[in-house]
Amino acid sequence: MSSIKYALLSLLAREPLSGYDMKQYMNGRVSFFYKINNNQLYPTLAKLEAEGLVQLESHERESYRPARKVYSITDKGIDFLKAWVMEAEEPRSLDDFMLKQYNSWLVEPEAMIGILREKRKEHEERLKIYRGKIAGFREQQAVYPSRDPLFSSIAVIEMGIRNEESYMEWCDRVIEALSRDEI
Amino acid sequence: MSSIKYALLSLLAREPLSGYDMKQYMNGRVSFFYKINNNQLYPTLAKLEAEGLVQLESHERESYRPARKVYSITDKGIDFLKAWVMEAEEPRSLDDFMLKQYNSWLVEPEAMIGILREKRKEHEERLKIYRGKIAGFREQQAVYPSRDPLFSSIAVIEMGIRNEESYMEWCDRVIEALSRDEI
DNA sequence: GCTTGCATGTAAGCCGTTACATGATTTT
DNA sequence: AAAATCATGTAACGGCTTACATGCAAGC
Repeated sequence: MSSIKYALLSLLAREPLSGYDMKQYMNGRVSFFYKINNNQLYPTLAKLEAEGLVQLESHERESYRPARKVYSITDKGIDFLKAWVMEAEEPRSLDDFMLKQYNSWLVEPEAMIGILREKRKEHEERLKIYRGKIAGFREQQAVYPSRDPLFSSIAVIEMGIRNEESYMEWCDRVIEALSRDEI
Repeated sequence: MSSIKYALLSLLAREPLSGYDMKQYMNGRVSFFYKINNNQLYPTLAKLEAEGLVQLESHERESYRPARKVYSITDKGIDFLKAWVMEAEEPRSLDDFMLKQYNSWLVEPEAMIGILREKRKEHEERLKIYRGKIAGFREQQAVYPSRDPLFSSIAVIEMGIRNEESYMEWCDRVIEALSRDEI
């Protein structure tokens, strides 16, 4: 159920890479969605190959180094990735959703627009809940001093509100770009 | 190293609760920071009790039901939680950081302001990196069609930008509230 | 009569993290 | 002389998820 296999496929959908390359991408400072370690990486790659989702493209030894194994994604792998991107099942985290979005280019724009409209709706709902919560606090008391637990509660909910708002704005922006068919 | 113990302490810092209560809070729809399951919950509570960070406040059996065990936080527990909130070590995720913020009311406002200024700076840095990345793409080509991998890359980075911006705004807002000493 | 809620807990298994292992070259 | 880089992989451990277990009462 882990998303790591999808992360690897997402990279390979763009260009053939070795395990080492993928690790560099994923653990680079400009945070990719998931960090990976060797123990996840190499067994997962082997599994993906066994399932026919990726294939070994070259296996060349540069003098002294261990042979560099470059993988590419197969057609089956592309289909598998596409199906995951489009499936209705709730992604578990923002990173999970964004990893799917990273593959939006694989999918028909109309389908993507549908997914994004759904998402937008969800975040609108949550925004309402958060706004309601703060309003409830404010009804009891206009302001809370910084050593009151409710100070912290309000601060945290306000972060939630900002997140939901920017998420919605982003959905609008991408829906619009998909409608124009360019970003 | 998990944050679950801190999540439990965060709840108990506000009011005494049973394990069952905490689970309701944490798994409720208005997402708390972490979801929890019984296998994490009960052993962790037992550990916290053994470490003297929480104590059993009541243990009453309501007729047929298993005895409801209500815990409260100890002074040692408060100190432990406070130390965690203030420690410099990088929180691993937004949820982790927000869980700390949920306990900001325990900490001296001046200390909190320092932490938030640091955070703001970090996010400013990342914002610059993201903006630079998009500018780099745009230099090569003004717009990308929706079936181009770079369409998705740009979309994802734009989400990053929005997130960093709202994070920074939020820091400013809370720093200001702490300076006024009310929210 | 079946499901849901209250309330505690345990067992098995998967997933992820940290550390270890190899080994030559290049950089400090 | 020591550390970092390239490049693959394995071992051990800990955390988290899913499922199971108990048991009564109230609602459908």
